[in-house]
Amino acid sequence: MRKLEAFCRVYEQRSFSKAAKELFLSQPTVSSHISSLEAELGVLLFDRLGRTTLPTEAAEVLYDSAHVVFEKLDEVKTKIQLLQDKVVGELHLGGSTIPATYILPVIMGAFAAQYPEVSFQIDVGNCKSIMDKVDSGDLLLGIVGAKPHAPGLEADLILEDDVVVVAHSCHATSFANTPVSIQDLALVPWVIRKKGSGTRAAFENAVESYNILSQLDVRACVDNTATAMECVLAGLGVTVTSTAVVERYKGRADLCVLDVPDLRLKRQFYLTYRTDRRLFPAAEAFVRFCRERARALLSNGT
Amino acid sequence: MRKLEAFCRVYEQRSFSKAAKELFLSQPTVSSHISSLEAELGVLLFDRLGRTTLPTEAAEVLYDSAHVVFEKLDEVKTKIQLLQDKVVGELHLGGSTIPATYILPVIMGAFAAQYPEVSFQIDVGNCKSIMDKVDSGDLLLGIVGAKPHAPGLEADLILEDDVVVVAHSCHATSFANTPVSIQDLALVPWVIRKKGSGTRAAFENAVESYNILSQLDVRACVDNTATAMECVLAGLGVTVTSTAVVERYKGRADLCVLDVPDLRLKRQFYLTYRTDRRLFPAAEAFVRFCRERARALLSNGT
DNA sequence: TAAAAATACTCCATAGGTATTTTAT
DNA sequence: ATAAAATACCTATGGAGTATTTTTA
Repeated sequence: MRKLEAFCRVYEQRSFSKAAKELFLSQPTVSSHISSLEAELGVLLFDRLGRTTLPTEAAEVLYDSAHVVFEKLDEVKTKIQLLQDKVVGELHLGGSTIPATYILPVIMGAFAAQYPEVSFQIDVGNCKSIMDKVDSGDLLLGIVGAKPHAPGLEADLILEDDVVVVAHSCHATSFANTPVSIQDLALVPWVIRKKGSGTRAAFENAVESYNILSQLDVRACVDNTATAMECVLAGLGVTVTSTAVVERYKGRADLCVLDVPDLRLKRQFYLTYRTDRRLFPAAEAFVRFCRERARALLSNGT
Repeated sequence: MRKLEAFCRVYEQRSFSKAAKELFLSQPTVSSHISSLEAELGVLLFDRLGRTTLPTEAAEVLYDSAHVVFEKLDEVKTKIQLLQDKVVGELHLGGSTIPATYILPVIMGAFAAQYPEVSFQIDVGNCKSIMDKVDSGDLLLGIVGAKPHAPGLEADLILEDDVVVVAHSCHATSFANTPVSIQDLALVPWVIRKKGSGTRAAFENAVESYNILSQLDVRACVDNTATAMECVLAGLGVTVTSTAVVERYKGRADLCVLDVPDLRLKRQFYLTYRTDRRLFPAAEAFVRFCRERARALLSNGT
């Protein structure tokens, strides 16, 4: 590295001794650096012509690259310095299906408006995979639809939402707009989420005592909320999901929410992170932002 | 540098000891490298959480740049190796006005067809400035219209050409297509090249004994051949130049070459370079190519 | 208790120096 | 005669090691 530095100075100065002066080194030291480089590359870098020193073509090529290397190197130093001092950098966030699709974008939009120098990278997965990634350290922050149980994971409640049963009009009519009992839910075909989904876990937990899970007529088992909703719209069956999601489909007359008085299911969304990891300013700011503003930002939907 | 290498391995392995194994170093050595880097950057690069090691955001940023640095570094090694072994790389050539405009392109075209991995960078200047740059080492190779006198400069004759007087028809008619004496040249207005031009030097040298230089009616003193020719076409005056140039204007009926029997001026073009500099394969090949093929490539014009 | 990193030390290779010689202007 | 680089040789910092302790899963 110091050798490369010396090389650059010799290239610019076309002189070993002038380069030495610039670097506050002795001429022999610079000489040895250059010959060491030449030995390593197996090529002459300078034509030593008596009093004049001229770079060879190999030196030309090396200088171009060395320049880029040094630029990169002090660019990264200032970048890292900035990262410590200001709310800048890239936030690598994980979101389970509903948060990533319907919650995170809203928060990110508002956050970006306040901190324009922060960029995002979002990982989407089911609830479990996101919590695992936060736990293993692949992700610094995650927003999930279930409370993480792993020790060492902080879980800030940032949002509450109702879970409701949504149906296409063709299925809703069988209940004629009257309240629906839990048992009646076995009368319609279902679209459910795959294992690992927080939504599914919440629903299964809520209806566990009614013992209807095994009786459900499951027509489709899908990977994410959007797919489930599209299946419902296509008349495949009914599903459960957060009202935050249903909000997005408000315009659709063929979609309706069933009134199931016994299913008073509130759903919690958590911001989660390892308590033992140091958060850099941007991550710190994002956590604070979520705690302070998420509820207000998303309140219209609940 | 070794520290950065160690950092990259720790980042990838998420473990100091695994990184140490990969690098055939001891774990304490890797530890000390990382802490040395952390001290230099003033930032924690890894969260040491008991048995698990996780990169901080600063590490993320550093890793991205380190990658680029290492890539550049071994890219340059292979590039330089190639430069020694094959006819590849960039040839930085200098050409005085006529060579750069009318000779070099032809040679470069034929050379590039044979050696497609060679690229060119061309410096244009007057004869003297190009010779100076070759002499000072700014340029490895130059093609000039006069024989360089500096000691240590090789000058390979690669082409000979006739220098002729070109005139617009309006000036030619005053001689009624008859042979023109040197003295008669003082009867028409002139466009001449600036000092430093090889063409100008050759002409001045040829007519020196006739003592007409001071009598010439100079209407314009221009920087390059193309400008001179356009001036002639515009009826500003006559000029002298190589037949290689006149060839390019063959289609113009309003342009003609005066028959000056006493001016039997041959012009030489030389490829010049310092004898004491090592030429890399591509430069070597170019020199050989010029010596062997330039005359044939450009013979149609003489 | 075992695995991982830190600490404490020892060692030597190499980046650095000075003095001098060689070379070409 | 002199300026520039090479050579010879010396020194000391820091990269590398081993042995051991600390920490936490």
